Amino acid sequence: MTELRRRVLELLWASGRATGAYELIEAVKLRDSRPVGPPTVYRALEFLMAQGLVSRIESLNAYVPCAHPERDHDCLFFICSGCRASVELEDPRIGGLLAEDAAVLGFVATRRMVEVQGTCAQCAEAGAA
Amino acid sequence: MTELRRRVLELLWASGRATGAYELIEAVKLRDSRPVGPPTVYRALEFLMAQGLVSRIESLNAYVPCAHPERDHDCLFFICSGCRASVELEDPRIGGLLAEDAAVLGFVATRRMVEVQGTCAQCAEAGAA
DNA sequence: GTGCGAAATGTTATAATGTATCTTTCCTGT
DNA sequence: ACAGGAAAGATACATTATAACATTTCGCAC
Repeated sequence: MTELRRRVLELLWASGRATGAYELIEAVKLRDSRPVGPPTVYRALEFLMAQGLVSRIESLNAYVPCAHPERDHDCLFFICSGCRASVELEDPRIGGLLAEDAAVLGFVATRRMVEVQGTCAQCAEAGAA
Repeated sequence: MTELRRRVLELLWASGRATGAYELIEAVKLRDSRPVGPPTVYRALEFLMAQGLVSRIESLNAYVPCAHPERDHDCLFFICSGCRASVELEDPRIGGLLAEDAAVLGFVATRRMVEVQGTCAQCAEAGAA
């Protein structure tokens, strides 16, 4: 874990929502008052994802810190279209069903992505979304 | 359903695998021997997705024809990293669990995306992947 | 300390994917 | 024929991601 990688992870935690790579680039530039190229941040993200500290939200081209990096997790995300907040849930039953379906197909799974888009409780209460 | 939309759908069926928008653009150009801009194909894809005839594979930035356009389906995909083929499955149990989890969170779901990457039976048998 | 090698980062350019905007075409109802 | 509207064409541009190569940093053997 290096300075830069920690910085990117902190920014993700601080953001509180799914954050695009170019937003992170701007944020790092701002915080360190120096130019930062895309590869720099993309490499940091790649590392953090390999460590299980960050996940990519495919449907948003964005990144979120993982809730439970210590455990192997299911990458099950509920993403609010209103505030772009993402809630990560663990539901081993889903992984179980997917494994079962994969087995039926003779399919060897290496990565699972489950993303549910919609409106979170706060935004639903607030009205629009 | 117009000429162009039908053409894009045919190309997707013919391809037999997840196909990128720019591949489709090239294919339409080739088949019709005329220039075709990105918006043209993207609009056709947007229409086909709205009709439930095509789904987007978020993790590949690619598109596949839907196996069961007639029924409301779960968008559950198994995608082979080897041959980029995608198998669409219906498993109502997964939708059920996701609905259950969403309810616990007070989350109103509008769209579900379930994508499993890995190696299909043929590619596993063939060796590499 | 010095030099070496590996890993990380910096720098530049470019690829790949997707949209905004305006114009044109073509069908349809009157 | 003519007006209205949906679809498609055309151009430019925005966003996201990677390739290729140079430089820095830092541990480590000597």
